[in-house]
Amino acid sequence: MAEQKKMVNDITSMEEDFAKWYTDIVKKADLIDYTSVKGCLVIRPYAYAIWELIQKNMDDRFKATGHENVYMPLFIPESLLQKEKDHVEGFAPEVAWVTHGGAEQLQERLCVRPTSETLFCEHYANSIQSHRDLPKLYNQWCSVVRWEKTTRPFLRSREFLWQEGHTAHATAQEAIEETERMLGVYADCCREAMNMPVIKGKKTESDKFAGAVSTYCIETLMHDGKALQAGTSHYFGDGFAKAFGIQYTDKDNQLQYVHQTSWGTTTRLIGAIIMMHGDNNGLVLPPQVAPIQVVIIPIASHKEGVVEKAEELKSRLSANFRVKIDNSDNSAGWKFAEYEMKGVPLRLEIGPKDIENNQCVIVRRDNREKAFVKLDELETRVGEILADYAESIYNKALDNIKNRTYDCKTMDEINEIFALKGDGFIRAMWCGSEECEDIVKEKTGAGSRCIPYEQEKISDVCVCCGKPAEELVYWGKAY
RNA sequence: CGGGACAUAGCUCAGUUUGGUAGAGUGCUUGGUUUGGGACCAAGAUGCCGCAGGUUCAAGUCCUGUUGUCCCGACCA
Repeated sequence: MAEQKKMVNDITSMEEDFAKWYTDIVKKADLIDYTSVKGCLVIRPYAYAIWELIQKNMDDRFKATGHENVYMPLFIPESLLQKEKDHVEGFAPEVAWVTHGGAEQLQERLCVRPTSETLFCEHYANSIQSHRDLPKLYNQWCSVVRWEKTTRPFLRSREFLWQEGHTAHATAQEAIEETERMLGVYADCCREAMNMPVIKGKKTESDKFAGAVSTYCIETLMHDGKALQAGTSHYFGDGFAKAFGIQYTDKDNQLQYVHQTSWGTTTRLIGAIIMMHGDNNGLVLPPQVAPIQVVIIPIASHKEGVVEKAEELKSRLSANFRVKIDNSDNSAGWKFAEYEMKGVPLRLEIGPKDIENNQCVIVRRDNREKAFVKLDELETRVGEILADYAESIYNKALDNIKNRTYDCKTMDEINEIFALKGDGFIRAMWCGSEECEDIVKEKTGAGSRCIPYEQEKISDVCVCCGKPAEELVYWGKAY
């Protein structure tokens, strides 16, 4: 029977309709459920387990760079939010307000935090006096609320889980170094833990965080050629310090303002992993953040010794890997499809024939390559295959980005690329004017994503106005 | 927030045109046979037809409102 039976649970083909494929997969791989609150999701155990692994990996990196975790309140008094003008203007349109406590109307309404800069600032103002109190290197894991107009699972929801780092430093230079250091930490984490290639760069003036002097970001490209911001790191200068009166006395007994940073990543990373690595059979998870790294499927488990052997292999592998054994009475074929949908990196099949030959079958999720592995070498081989798998999915994602990155000198070229090859990153020179950014966005649909660290002069003039241009910019349609 | 589509069993959907006892497939439960790519037989359970009003002898079906989901724009991690 050549034609596989079409099941109702089959996911949409990603080539045909990527958006549909994405919404299918987040439901069918058991990641989320919808709730009656618009744009707020149930993050189911499997997806939450992925998040915990991302969290752990990042948190270790934050600790290694000297940061401490703290927790600030969920509510921000309106007066506090309004202290920094740019900040409040940027966030006001999307904050949720609490107006009542019990039956009583509040004298001052409380904002549900969209981000916690203001609370950290208040705390700094109270707790920083001397240069000996600096730097303050804090991080907080929490959820924030932004009342978005349209929502999409993981990529844009009204409440989302994130991490926000907030630091205060004695000098601008130290703060700038911190901003860049944390951007690097994000990029490393993306590469090493999520096998996700990213472009490091700086946002243009119009795209900066509300209240920031400069905003840095890691941008990446999804399978369908749309760009996604995977993390940001902001340098605030002393703007917030002046608005909140955060001052310290330096070694010369002079009063100085602190220089601040903040940086954040969110559960959007789960969306990025899905859209970057996934395929027509479902999720493909990076080993470091896969809740199950190896799933053991016993074949013909009613036969003598099979279950016992499978359990034995599980206990051997559990020393180094996250392993699940599926002893349910679903058919083997059903299990294969199920764990492929969930993106489990390796499937280990063990049946009577294998036991006879002292071997097992290991199948990789990414390319379905099958390997017969001697049981004596099991732990070593699993480690090797996982390492190779991680590198493969990274390279595959990198190839996709490279293949979808185009150098353009005119807007006509941009439109031609989009028409002929579909969406992707456009590299083009920019004169620095906001007007040109707007025109490019309007005429091509591509917004400025970032001014990359790795600059290259591909032309002398701006892609839009034709005036002299110094900066290379990545442009793209974004999620 | 503007334009469009949709909401019926756990899931995918039919039924709405023309109002008249709530349907199918799949999944689930039980028993048996199976198990190396989504198995088979038999029996069984499962519904505020998104929510609130209205029209009607009678509403899943018609009308109004509302909430949620998806797509396209504007806003955004």
